[in-house]
Amino acid sequence: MTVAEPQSADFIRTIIANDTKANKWGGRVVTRFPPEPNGQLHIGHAMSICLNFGVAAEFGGRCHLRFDDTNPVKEETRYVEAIKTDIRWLGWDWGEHEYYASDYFDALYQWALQLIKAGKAFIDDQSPDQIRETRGTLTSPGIDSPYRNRGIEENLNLFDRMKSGDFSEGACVLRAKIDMGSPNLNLRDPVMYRILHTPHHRTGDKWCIYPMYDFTHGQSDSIETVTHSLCDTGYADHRPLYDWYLDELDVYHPQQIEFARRNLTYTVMSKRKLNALVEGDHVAGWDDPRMPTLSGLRRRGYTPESIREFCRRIGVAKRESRDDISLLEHCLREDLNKRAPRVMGVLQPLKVIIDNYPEDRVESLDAINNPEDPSAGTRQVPFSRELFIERNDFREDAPRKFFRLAPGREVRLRYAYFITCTDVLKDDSGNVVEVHCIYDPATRGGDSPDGRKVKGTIHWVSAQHALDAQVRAYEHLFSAPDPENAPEGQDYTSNLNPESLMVYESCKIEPSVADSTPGYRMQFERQGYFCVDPDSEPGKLVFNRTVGLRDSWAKVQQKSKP
RNA sequence: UGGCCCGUAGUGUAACGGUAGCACCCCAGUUUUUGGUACUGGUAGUCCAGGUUCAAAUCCUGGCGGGCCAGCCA
Repeated sequence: MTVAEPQSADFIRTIIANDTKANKWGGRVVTRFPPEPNGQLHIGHAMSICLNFGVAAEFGGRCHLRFDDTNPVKEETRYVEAIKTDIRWLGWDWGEHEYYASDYFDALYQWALQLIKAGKAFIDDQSPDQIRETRGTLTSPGIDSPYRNRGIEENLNLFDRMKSGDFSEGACVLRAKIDMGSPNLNLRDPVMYRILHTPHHRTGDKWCIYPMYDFTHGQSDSIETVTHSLCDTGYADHRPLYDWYLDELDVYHPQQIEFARRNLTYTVMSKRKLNALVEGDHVAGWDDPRMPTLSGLRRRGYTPESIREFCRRIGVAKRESRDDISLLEHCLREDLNKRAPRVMGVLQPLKVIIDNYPEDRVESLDAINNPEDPSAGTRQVPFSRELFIERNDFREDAPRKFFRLAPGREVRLRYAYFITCTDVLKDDSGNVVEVHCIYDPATRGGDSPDGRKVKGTIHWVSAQHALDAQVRAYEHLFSAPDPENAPEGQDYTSNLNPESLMVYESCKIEPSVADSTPGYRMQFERQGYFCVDPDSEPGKLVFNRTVGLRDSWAKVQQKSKP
């Protein structure tokens, strides 16, 4: 366990604290995170990961990473690797405790035999359709299978032949003998084993029968002497079955506790829908920076610390909820504000010429790397006669509350000089293409000796020293807080935000970041936090906008519009 | 219509049966060489109806509302 941040007591931590105090498990706390390797982890999983690993760390216990790999037709090794990468990146360490449900196939098989011998399980020859039809409905009981009372020897023999590959898929299954009349569907003689002539990513072709989730999970917890088996509320109805298997088998019996799954505004979370976004080319892949996957968030520039803090703040509860993505973004900015070095970068360049500045002069100016962290030091930024500023930092028709550059207005160039706009050049269609200014040599560094104040400070980049770059700016993937809430007859894809990706070419960045490598995070002053994308190459920089700075000017403009 | 779980500001989350608090969002202001950060203040809440009690967000009953469950998926 590498990360143990303080956490207020939620209902699960309260239960564990009480158990520990009562010495219920001999003081032990063992949890587990049990992903199925059939897809990538997302922000919803992060909450479960932080809960399981966090609780273990706080109580001096341990958390196992266990792959729930009982369905070879859906699982792949590449997902095992991706999941391990994501959990490590988040900051958690399972040490030696990396397990696979498939490692327990032999034990599970023996347990199945035990239940058959006890007359608690039988081979059912009914077809999948027949089983479904005789299961009953939510309001009516099911009916017993005609094979329910087969003799133990016959069941043993049939199960052995299932294992030997004598039957085709779907020909028969092993079912637990519980109660077809139970109001809990999970107890209506649930399937324990099915035939699957598919090689498994770890056991190869050793098996052609595979245990179902319910017959696997509890026993796996038992083998690992898990104390608290935390899962989402979708499994609450399975708890009686979890308990039934463990009781009938008379083995070590962990406690299953359910917590509510979470949703996030402006995104979707299910593996199915995430996969559909990838397959439908709505995003570039599982790690598209707009995706809520951990790989997507990582590429976007999110820090693992911010995600952990987010999970800490949303807490744990039993009611399903939708967390505001603004809280996640807040946690991100809070973290990056303290750590990200500042740099000047212009997304939409507008040329500025300082007419009274010598043509061949270049100055090197001091710039603070991070005002929140003096130890980050300073750097030198080149200044010259021709600069680029942000296009929206200049307006010909500046309203009174506009503090930036405009004809006749004076502003401060960050860490450089006060400049005053004297002239504007336009193209044939009337677009401003060049702004002329004069500077005040006495304001070098950004302070005026006469105490004169300017309302605005803008960022800039020396034209001859600027690095060209591409910047990818992202907005929420969906334009509705709950994408599921779609117009009649349409689905969540109708809520996809057409402007979720905005690509800026020919951006101008100060030279200090020339050698930064993929993953490097920084703040472009006054704009937001950015990171170098893996697509970046020397001489052809590509940045992702991780998240913008809060922008109160945008709010002012927004209010004066409608 | 069966079973299980759950209802506290807009959102999320606290409160031995005893002053409904915190965070995000939003609004106003102070500071500021980032219209950032920081700081100050503000708006806003116990689903409804009964009952128990000196006292109910908390306990009981009944409504209402939401979620999950009818894979040989997990």
